[in-house]
Amino acid sequence: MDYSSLVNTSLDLNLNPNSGVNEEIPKKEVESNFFALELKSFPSRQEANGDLEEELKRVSAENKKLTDMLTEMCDNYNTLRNHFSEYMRKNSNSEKEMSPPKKRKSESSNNNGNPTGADGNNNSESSSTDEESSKKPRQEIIKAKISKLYFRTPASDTSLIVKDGYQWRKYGQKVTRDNPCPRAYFKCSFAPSCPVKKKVQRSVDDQSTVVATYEGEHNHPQPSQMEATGSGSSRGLTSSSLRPSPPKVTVDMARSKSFNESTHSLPKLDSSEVPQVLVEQMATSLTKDPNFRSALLAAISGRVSHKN
DNA sequence: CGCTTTTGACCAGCGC
DNA sequence: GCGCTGGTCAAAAGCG
Repeated sequence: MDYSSLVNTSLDLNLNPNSGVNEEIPKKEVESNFFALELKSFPSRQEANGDLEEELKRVSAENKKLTDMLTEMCDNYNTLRNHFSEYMRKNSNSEKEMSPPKKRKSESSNNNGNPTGADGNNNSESSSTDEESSKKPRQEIIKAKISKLYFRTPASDTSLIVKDGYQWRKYGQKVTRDNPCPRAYFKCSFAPSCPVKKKVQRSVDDQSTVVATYEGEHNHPQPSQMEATGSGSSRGLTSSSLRPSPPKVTVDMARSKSFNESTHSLPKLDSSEVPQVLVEQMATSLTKDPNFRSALLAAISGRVSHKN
C-alpha cells in the first residue's frame, strides 16, 4: 500500500546533524494550519470560539507530545551516531594494527605521498611507517585513506557502477583470485587534481551487494553540487556526463555483512564522511521503512480523525 | 572529435 | 630466481 498517494509522506528531515532540532517552526505551522482550517469549518465565530480553543489546546498538547517524541528520537539518533563514530574509530585503529597477512606493501604501509598535495588531508594514520614508500618509482602514491561502502544493486546488474555522486573514470578491470566477479578500478574524473580512487567488486557471497573501496579523499564538492552552484566547469564534466538528479546513494550499511559478521573487514568510513553518508542513509531508511511510514500515517490520521 | 571504456600487457610486491 | 597476484598503463574501440 502506497501511503504517499494518500498523504504526502515526504519527510523534511533535518539532514544536518549539527543544527539540532527546530521545535518552534513545526509547532507554529501546525497551529496556524489548524486555526485556518477551523475558521472555515465554523460559520459562526462565537459558536466556533469554544470549540476552537478546545481544539487548539488539544492540538497544542498533541503537538507538544510529538515534539517530545521527535526530540527523543533525535537524541537517540545522536547517541547512535556517536556510538557509530566511536565504533568506526576503534575499528580503524584495530585494523591498522593487524593488517591482513597477504596485503601488498604499498597498500599496507599506508603511504603518504599525495601526488598533488591539493588534498591536504593530513591524517595521523599515514605518518607511521612509510619509509619504504619512497622506493616506489613508478606510480604516484595515493594517500590511502580507505573507506569501504556496501551498495545494493540487482544481481543482474553487471556494470559495477555505483552512484555515489562523483564522476569516475574506469581505468582497469581485473578478476581476482578470491572472487570470480571482476574488480573494476576507477579514478575520480577530477584526477590528477583529485587523487581519489575506488575499487568496485561484487561481494563473493552476496551477488546483490557491491563493495566499493575508496582510497583517499575528494578535494572538491560533488559534481551535482557544483552544478547546482554553477561552478562545474572542469574537464570531463560536460552536461551530458553529469547525473541529472542528485545522487541516490543506496548504501545499506545495516544490511552489510560487516555489521553482522566479524570475519569480514568492517566498513571503515572516513570520519569526515560518516555524518553525511550516515545521515543520508538513515533518512533514506526511515522514509523507505513501511513501519515508520505507517506509524507516521497512523499518527497523522489519528489526529485528523479526532476532529471528525 | 573528444572523452570514456575495454582489455591485454606490463610492473612490482610477496612467498616459496 | 621464479611464479603468482594485484594494480596500473595505454592503445584500440566505442560512443555521443
